[in-house]
Amino acid sequence: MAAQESHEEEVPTRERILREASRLFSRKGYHGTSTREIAEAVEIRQPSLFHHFPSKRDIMSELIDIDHGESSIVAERQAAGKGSAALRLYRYLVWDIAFICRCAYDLTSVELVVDDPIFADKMAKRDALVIARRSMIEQAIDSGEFVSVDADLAEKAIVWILRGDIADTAGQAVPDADVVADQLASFILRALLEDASQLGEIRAAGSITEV
Amino acid sequence: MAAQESHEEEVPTRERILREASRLFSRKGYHGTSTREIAEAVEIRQPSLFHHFPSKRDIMSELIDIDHGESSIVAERQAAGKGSAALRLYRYLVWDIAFICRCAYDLTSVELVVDDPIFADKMAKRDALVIARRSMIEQAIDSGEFVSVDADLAEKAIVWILRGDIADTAGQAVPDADVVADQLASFILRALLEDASQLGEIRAAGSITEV
DNA sequence: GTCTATAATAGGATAGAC
DNA sequence: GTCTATCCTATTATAGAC
Repeated sequence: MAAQESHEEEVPTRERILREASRLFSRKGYHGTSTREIAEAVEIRQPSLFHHFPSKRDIMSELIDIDHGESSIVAERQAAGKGSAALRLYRYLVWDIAFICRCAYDLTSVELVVDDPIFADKMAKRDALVIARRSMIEQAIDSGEFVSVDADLAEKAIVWILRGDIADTAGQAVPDADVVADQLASFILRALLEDASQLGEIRAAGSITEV
Repeated sequence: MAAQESHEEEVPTRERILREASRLFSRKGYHGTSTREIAEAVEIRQPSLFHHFPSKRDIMSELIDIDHGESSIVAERQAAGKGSAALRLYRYLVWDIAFICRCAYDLTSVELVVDDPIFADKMAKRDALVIARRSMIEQAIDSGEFVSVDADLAEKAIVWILRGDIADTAGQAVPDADVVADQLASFILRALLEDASQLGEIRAAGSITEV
């Protein structure tokens, strides 16, 4: 399909820093990872990092932006759409889970710092995502597609599943991203649908527009 | 030495350290929290901490033990039981979620360090929990109570929901712990049951406080 | 763009008075 | 059990050569 990188492909240093930093941040936390460890993983010396990023914080900051960027756009577009809210939620979920699975960075790291005050400036975009997801759930409850659960609690359960999926698969270039995305999205929909037999229809309709 | 605080219950310093440390570790991470910050929250000086705990690591270590202790016992007992596996899974879930909600400490902190190599010695008990949960799911799939999902993926989704619930409610002494426990356990069961109409029976048989 | 050398500071932990 | 004073190491970041 896509043109393969040559066998002696050179990943730019800046890119390698993001990859290795995301991996280390995920295991040991942002504060638990030193710039020396990142540099060692990238196979450069510690001060060389600062040629590519002005500070350690800016490395994490870029990873947060990558995580929040497209997800909130997709969620807001689906939340504002017409027709079955259950289908729109499914479409958003499949897109987001596949994105997480395919990402070259381990975005667990982002989830571990969401409450850290030093990244408080990044919370606005996250709030937008929460609102869009809850809106879709509320629409589906109002239309009778979903059982009348607590919309807040359901939204939280979804976030937690997405977050867990991030922790588990991100940065690994999962080969069957679409299969995992469908399985998890189906798990969530089955928990919410008033009539579980509608899941087949939704899955069929959701994959039609798939990339 | 110090004047007694009227009729208010006096919380021992050691206990206050665990509470404040768990709260700070959850927001800022284990490495992101300094012993000076913990001491400030407890309203003592930094070196006084070391009269109660030999090291900062030992504070976190105790929180991990509190989190893992009873959960694994309950899960293993239910996994080894007889009768409906769906009911046993529900009972374990309700117990664990209510425990998380009622705990005086913010056990999110524990979840944030599970992959940190410096707490690698704490992973054995965690593995026991994973095995017990997956066993219950497999039993329920084999008996036809659950749809034939990927048992690994389902176990992970459950962990993620529990973990999220920890992040969201722990350390807050949630008043309606049993209600939250039933709602979340029901969400999980509905996602897994072959026949969703069986949920009512399971809740009646397994829940302590009906909703 | 990467290196060596180093500045500047924050952090965990100890000693010993009271 | 808590305090003050302090040690020592690890850490982020800068300066300047090549």
